[in-house]
Amino acid sequence: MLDERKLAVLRAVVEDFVNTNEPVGSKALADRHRLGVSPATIRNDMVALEEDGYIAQPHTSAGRVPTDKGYRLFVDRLSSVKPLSAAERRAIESFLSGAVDLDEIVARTVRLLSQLTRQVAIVQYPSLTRSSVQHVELVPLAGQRLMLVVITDTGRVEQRVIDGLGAIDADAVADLRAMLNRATAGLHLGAVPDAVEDLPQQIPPENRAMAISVLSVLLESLVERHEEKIVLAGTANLAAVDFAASLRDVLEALEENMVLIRLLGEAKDPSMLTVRIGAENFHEGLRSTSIVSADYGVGNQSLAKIGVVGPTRMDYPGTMGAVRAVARYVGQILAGQ
Amino acid sequence: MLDERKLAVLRAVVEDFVNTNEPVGSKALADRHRLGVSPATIRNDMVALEEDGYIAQPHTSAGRVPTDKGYRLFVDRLSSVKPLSAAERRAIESFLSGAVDLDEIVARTVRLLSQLTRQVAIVQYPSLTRSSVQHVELVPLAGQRLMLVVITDTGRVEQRVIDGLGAIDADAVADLRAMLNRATAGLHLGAVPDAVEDLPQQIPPENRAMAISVLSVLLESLVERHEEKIVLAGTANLAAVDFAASLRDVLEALEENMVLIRLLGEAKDPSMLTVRIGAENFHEGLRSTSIVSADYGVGNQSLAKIGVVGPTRMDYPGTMGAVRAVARYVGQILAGQ
DNA sequence: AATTGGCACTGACGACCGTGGAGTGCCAGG
DNA sequence: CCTGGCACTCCACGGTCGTCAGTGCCAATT
Repeated sequence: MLDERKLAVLRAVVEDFVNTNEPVGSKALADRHRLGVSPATIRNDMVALEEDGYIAQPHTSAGRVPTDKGYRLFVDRLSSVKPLSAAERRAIESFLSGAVDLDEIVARTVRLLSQLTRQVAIVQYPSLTRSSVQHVELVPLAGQRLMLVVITDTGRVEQRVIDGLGAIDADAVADLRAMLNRATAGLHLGAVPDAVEDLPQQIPPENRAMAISVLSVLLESLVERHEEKIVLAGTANLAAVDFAASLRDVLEALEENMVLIRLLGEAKDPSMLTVRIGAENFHEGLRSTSIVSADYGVGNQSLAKIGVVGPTRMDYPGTMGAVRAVARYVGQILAGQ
Repeated sequence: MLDERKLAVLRAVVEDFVNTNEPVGSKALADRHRLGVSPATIRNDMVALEEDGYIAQPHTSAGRVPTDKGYRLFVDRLSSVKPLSAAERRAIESFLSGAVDLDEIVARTVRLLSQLTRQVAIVQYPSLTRSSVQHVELVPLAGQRLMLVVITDTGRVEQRVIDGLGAIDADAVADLRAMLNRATAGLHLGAVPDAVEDLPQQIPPENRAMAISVLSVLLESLVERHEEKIVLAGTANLAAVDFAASLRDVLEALEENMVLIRLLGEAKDPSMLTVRIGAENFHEGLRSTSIVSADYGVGNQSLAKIGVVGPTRMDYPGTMGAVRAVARYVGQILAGQ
C-alpha cells in the first residue's frame, strides 16, 4: 500500500510544509527533493496518500498539507530525533549550571527549553511522591500557630501554617518534631502515611490533639497538591503562529494547570519521548497544537515531566531532540544537587 | 482654554471609544450623550481638543481617538474610581478565603484580579525586606551539605543549599542554629546584616569557616532576590486586543520579570493607585498598554504591589476599582494569616 | 461671540470583477 | 509503471467603484 517512495513523498511534504507554512505542490517537491521521479508520478502518489488520510488539500487546485495522521506517521516512522549541535549543548550547560535552588533550576530550565525550541515550554516541579523526606521542621509562630515545613531530598520545601491549636507548649512541639523526624526521615513520601499512623498513641493525651492536627496537615500537604506545580515560558512564541482555534483558546488552555498536568501525565511510555498531535489532545483549545514531552529524573527514577507546546506544524525532530536533551541535563543537575 | 463642555466632550470620547473600539464622531457623541449642543458645536470643541493633543484622528474623515495625553487627563480629572458591586465584593471574599499558604494566596489573588478586570493581572510576592525573621533553620543534608531555611512573619520561606563545607558536625550546626535565631529572631530583614556581623568571632575557630559560609548565603538570600518573585495570570485576555505593537512584543515584555518589577516599583505615590499610560511606560513593547498598580500590605506598611496590564483603551474607573479592592482584601488576608 | 444647519470634500471599506498562476486530474504514449 | 501534455479549477491579487461616516468651513441665527 505505502511503498518506500510514497513514504518519501510524505516525509518531503511534512518537511516542506513545516518550512514554508504553505501547501506544497508536486512540482515544488520534485524540485526541492531528489526523489528521482517526475511531478506527475508524485501527483499519483499524493492521490494515494490523500485517500489514506495522510495529507489533505485545503481546496482543489492547492497543494497538500499533512493531516494529524500524516504527522503521526512522520513522527513514528519517517523521522529521527535530531541531536543538538555542540553549541546548543554548551548553551544548555552554561545556562543550567549555577542555579542555586530548585526554584531557579526549574525557572532556568523552562526558559532554556522555550528558547531552544522557540515554542512554549512547560516544566513540572519534581513530584513529591517519588522523593523522600529529608527533614521535618515545626516552628511555633505568633498567635498559637505552628508552621510545618517538610524538606525533601529533591530540594523541594513544602510549608503549611496550622491554626486553631490552642496554647502551644514548646517542649511538646520539640518532642513531636523529634518523633516525626525519627519516624519519617529517609522514607519515600508514599510510605509516610503508614509510618505515622500510630504515632498519636505514643503521645501524652494532653498533647495528642495538637499532634493529630499536625499529622493531618502533614499528610494533606504530601498527598493533595503533590504534582500541581507547573511553570511556563515562551508564550510570546505563540503570537507568530496562526492557529485554527483562536490564540485565545490556546492561551486559556495553557493557563489551566490541571489541563497541562493531565497532558504531561498521559505520556504512554514513561522515560521516553511522547508526542501528542493535534486532535490526539483531549482539550478543545489544543486541537491545533502538538505536545512533545519527556520524563526527567535522577537515575532511572522519573520525578516529573517537561514538555513543549507548539503548532502541529512544528519541527518534530528538532523539538524532540531539544526536549530529550534538556530532560537529561536537568536530571544530571538534580542528581548533583 | 478647556472649558467645562470641552472636558465633557473629552470624557464622552474616552468612554465611547473604550466601549466601541472605534473612532468616535461628533454625531454619535451628540446622540449618545446629553451634551445639549449640536454636532457642529461638538466638532468645534473637538478641533480645540485635537490642537491641544488630547485626541487625534487616525486619518482625515474618521472620528477621534483619545491620545495618551487624553487618557491621562481623563484619569486625573474626569473620572472617579468605580467601587465594586456587592456581588463582586462577595466574590473576592469567597475566592480569597480558604487559601492555605502564601503561594496559594498569591495564586488565587492573581487569578481573581485577572477575572475581575478581564485583563492581565500581576502580583508581586510580599517583599522580604519589609518583613522580619520568624525562624532560621539549618538542616544537614546528605553529602556534606546544609540546607538553610529562613521563615518570615509574612509566611514566606527562603531556602538555600550550601555546599563545599567539608565535614559537618551536628553539634556545631545546632549551636550555629541557636545562635542565629537568638541574633535575628524578630528582626526586620534589613537589620539582619548588622546583627550577624560579629557572630563569627563568637564561634570556635574550627567551625568558623562553616559559619562564615552559612552567613554569606543567608545574607545573599535576603538581599539579592528579595523582590524577584512575580506571578501573572490572564494573558489569554490579550488575544482579544489588537495592539499597535505586536502581541508578541507585549507577551515578551510580560515574561521579563525584571521589567514588570520595575514597572510596579516605579509607582510614584506609595499606598495609592498608580496609572501609567502608554508611552509613559519606558518599555518598548508596552507602549500601547496601560498599567494600573497599587500597593498592598498589612496595616500601613506596604509589602509589595499588584497590578493590571491592559490596552491603553481600557476601562480605567472599573480597573482602578478592582485593583484597589483586591489590594485591600489581600492585605486583610495577610494580616489575619 | 457662540451656536447651528448646510454643504462639499475626504478617505476607508466592501463588493465586484478580471486576470495570472500554481496546482490538479486524467490520458495516451513510452 | 512512469512521464509529458493538456484542460480545468480555484485562489490570490489588483483595480474600479459606490457607499458612508465623518470632517472643515461658512453663512445664518440667537
